[in-house]
Amino acid sequence: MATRMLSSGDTDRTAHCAVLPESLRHSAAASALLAIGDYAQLAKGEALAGDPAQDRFVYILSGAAKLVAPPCPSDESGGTGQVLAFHFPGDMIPVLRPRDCDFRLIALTDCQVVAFPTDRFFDIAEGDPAILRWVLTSSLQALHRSRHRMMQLGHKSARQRIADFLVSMAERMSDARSRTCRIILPMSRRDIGESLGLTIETVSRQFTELRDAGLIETRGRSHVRLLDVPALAQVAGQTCHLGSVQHI
Amino acid sequence: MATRMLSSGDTDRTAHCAVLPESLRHSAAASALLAIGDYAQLAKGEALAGDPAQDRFVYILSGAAKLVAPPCPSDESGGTGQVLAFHFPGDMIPVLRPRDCDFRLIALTDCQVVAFPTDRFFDIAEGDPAILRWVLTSSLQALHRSRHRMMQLGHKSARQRIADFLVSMAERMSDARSRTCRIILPMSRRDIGESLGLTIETVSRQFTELRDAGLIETRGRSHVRLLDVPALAQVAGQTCHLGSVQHI
DNA sequence: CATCCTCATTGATCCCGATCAAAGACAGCG
DNA sequence: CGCTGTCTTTGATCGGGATCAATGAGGATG
Repeated sequence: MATRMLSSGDTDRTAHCAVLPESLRHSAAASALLAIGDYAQLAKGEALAGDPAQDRFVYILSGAAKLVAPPCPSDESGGTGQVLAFHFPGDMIPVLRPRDCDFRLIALTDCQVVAFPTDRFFDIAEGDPAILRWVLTSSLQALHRSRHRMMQLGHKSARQRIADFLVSMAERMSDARSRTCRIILPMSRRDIGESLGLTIETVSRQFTELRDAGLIETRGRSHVRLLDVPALAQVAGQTCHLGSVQHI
Repeated sequence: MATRMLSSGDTDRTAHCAVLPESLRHSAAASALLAIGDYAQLAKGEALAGDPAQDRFVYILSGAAKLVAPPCPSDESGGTGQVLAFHFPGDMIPVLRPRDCDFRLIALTDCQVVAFPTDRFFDIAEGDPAILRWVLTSSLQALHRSRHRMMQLGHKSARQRIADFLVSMAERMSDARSRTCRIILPMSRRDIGESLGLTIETVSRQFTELRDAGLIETRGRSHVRLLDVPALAQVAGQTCHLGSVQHI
């Protein structure tokens, strides 16, 4: 669980080239940003070291990661704590300093990230409103996803949560908008459970039941084929129970 | 549930004066912003009309409001749907256009709000980085609260959720950091339940049990006196708050 | 004041998902 | 290959909170 940081002067061009969306990469401010980023390569399971001195933005270049809240001291189920969000390449993630709130970013697969201290980021980004706007938009998207997740945790059944999880993963990972699609889950059942407020046993049972219902197929631990995305979305959205159609 | 909008040309000075934090109010951009805001007075229970044409930022001048997600079509328990957040004066709330996501802002008490179309807001705010920065900070705060709430909904008991709710309301509404404090809840038991993923019965039972435990006193429907804030925080699970200094 | 209506409290019962327990599946490695 | 540890699946039981049902408490209005 050690953390390896590459210096700002790292010359990995492939990383540098993908730091910002294409449209934002050609300004003086963008160049300045690329210079202050801390580039890091995280191995699967590694946590990004939270900088106690300051809040940061972390940009994901490649791989996948989870943002986790620390488990309560009492709880020792072996997990890493509540998973607040999963993140993929292109995501810009606000990570507060540990003092204010100890959320950690943990790699689900080997991945490359860039961390920007928010203060210096702002100082530079102020020279390029397009970048500020982009960051704000990213944050609003994150807020939107967070609220959507809250809605689920609030009053959705296990079945609904799993169905919605699968659909939203499909939306983020495969660009196909077809009726069926194949996804490879980079996270464990435990991660899924901790992000949805369910136990691994319940997650597993729901996968089984969705398979029995003909909505998904699974191969190995992480390959899932969604056989009927609209139907899954339906399950995620409405039905408060499974088969029974009671309250019209 | 109608909505009354005041024109941009409205001359209510008290409203204008409080639109932005003192420190941001003295720039050309700030003046321009004040001019494009749509000022509205909402009566208790009224919803802010979502503008189908564009996303907006809504700033609360006075009163209190809740941000709600629409209830699932099937569910008809009489509620307004999942409460995503409560908001108070000084909060800047991103509200997406109904087409993308039908979240509505509903007044808990009579309240005054100002709505800014995000596009025009950005165009103007780009001239004043301090304002952009302030909006971004607000959004990050909202994201942080949303994640904190998610953590609760994820795996906290009814007791813990209610205790945390009371403590966080105390933090936001009373500036006292004393052991005891008095708060007046502008929201109903139903609102509380819908924001915490609990039923009104459970909320009521938890209030009763906290009263029996000597942690709170209640008078009428909305007056609550917290008799031992630290103890309540303890009950809540003492996760992300100040006291604990663990990892170095 | 009496009436109406919404909101809040209390009680009884039920069910979904947590918990406890054990047996597979899969990967890494000698 | 067999061994080992982790992850996943399946089964059995239990409990917290939802649900159903009824009563009580405010708050408005005439």
